[in-house]
Amino acid sequence: MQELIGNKLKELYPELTENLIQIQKTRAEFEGDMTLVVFPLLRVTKKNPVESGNFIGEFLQKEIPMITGFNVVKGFLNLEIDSQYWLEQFNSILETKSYGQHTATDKAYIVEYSSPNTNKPLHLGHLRNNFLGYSVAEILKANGHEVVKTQIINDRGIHICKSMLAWEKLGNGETPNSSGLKGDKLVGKYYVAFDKQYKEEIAELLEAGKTKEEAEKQAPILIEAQEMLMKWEKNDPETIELWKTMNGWVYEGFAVTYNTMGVDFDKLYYESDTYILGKDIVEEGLQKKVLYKKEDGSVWCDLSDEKMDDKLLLRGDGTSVYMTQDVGTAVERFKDYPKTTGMIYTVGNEQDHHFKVLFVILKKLGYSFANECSHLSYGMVNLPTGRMKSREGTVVDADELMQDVVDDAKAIAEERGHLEGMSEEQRNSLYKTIGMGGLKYYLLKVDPRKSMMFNPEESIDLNGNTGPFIQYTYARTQSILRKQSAKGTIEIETEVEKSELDIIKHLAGLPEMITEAGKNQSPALVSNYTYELVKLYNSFYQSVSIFKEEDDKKQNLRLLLTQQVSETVEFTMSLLGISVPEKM
RNA sequence: GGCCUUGUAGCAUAAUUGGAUACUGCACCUCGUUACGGCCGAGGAGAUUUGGGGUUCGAAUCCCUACAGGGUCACCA
Repeated sequence: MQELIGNKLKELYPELTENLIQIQKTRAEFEGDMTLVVFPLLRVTKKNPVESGNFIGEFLQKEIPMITGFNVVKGFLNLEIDSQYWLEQFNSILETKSYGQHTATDKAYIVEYSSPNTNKPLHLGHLRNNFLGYSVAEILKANGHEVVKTQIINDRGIHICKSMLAWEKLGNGETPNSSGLKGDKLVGKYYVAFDKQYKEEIAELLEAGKTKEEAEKQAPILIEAQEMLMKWEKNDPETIELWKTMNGWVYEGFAVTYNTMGVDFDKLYYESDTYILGKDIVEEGLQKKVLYKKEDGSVWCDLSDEKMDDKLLLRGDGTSVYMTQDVGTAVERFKDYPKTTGMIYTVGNEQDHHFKVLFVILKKLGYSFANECSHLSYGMVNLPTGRMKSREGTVVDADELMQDVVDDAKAIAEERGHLEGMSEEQRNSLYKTIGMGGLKYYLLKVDPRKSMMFNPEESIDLNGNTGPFIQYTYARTQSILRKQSAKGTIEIETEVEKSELDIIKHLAGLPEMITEAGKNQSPALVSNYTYELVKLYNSFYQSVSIFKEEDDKKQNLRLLLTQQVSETVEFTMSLLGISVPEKM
């Protein structure tokens, strides 16, 4: 339709360019379906806005039979489109298999998310990260792109050595089995224990007259941890053994958490494998004179053209830094997946600078894929008490939070749910569906780029713009369809109510929404769309009766609408990683 | 301090990327009152979009400035 209008306009004004033709959905408070913004056209119409609008409106109404009327408000031409057109649209939607799913493209993306350190359990921030990354991957798939979900596990370095050392000193051989503690929690416990002793030692040194800086560097336990890292790098068998054991515990714990979260990965990269990567590339960069070496032997990238400070890529002693690995890993990934056209890093906005630099360096080194790499930079999750800080114990643990929302869902479902005839197992799975649905929706409905507020006291709302509200509407559509299923398509002559047309119009916008969500990498667009759809459906549900309707055609239209809404909700919610229940 | 970023009713948020009278939810007020599954629907009130200036036919959106948050400025990861 938009295209048709555009083409007709070009017939009328051959000198028009595409970007001057702005067509959008008419706002609810005005009459009409589509709106042409006439301001940009004034140069070619040579009339004032209202005259132009009327002139073009008359022209379009004459040329396009589906346009039944128009009105002009200021510089906006609102076109009214025949309900028959919408019914035809609806029929073609009904006939489209997996409506909303775009046809395959030749693009392939690597989406990285999660990428935790292995020295402590996952927390609320990881939840936003994982839900976001998973959802963006699903949205890209819906756009017809191939996607590889990946993460890099930060399994080596001083942080894990701290946990290892504390466990050696204080652990008395404690294991997940002996203590009943989840593996990642156990390792996290010793990370905290390390920090506690470290602080005590600093305090002692301060008392002994050292400066703060000296104390922080000279604390014996820290020096021991650094020695342990050296041993690790030299492949000391005992250290490696302990490292493998403790990381193993963590992975067992993470597996449980990821399972509850409902996220997965196609390929894992471990920092212990990749931290050496990149050195060769740096060598090449030196030869190509993209990088330079200082007198002390350290290697740098000159970023003065980009107005940034130069970036270190190799230390004077030849060891690598974080950036070196990231360059190496990026190149490695494109080798592992040659079809890849782009890579998306789901990482918090505290690393904005890092990724800006990474992409520039990749480009300077001559990797053209750098242009297709992007940082999906999401805002921090704040608590009413402020920022989460592990040292202050204000971190919201992922497992605990998820358990809490599932418990809440249980309490509410037991009170008001339709649980008759469900087995214990089905009930538990339902509580999980509702609780996790609420949590995911809560974290995904906000624009990823913005930092957000999370109030654990309130936990998850059930009314308004929430996951359970949408799930409830889905369950209701299923209940209706169980009673009577819809048949075939509709006859174009069927009389339609406004509330029915509103749903059809919104359904017609699904493919465009999918495109936008893909371009913007924004699950928030998907959740807003779904919420809007569900609201329209509830309003329709309230204003007309389905089973009391005597006219078969009308009844079938309502059943078909119910069916299509049901399918669409299931589809868009799946893009958010949220499942929907048959009953609740 | 330099650079980056954010600021929208009491709270939480949206705005088709420069378009109309700034969307929506929670909380608050009024109406419908157990139905096709009420975790519902209809309506009301609440905003100088942080303040000030500018560009534009048109600004929450772009520019300048002030104020207030956040992030980042390691041969750490």
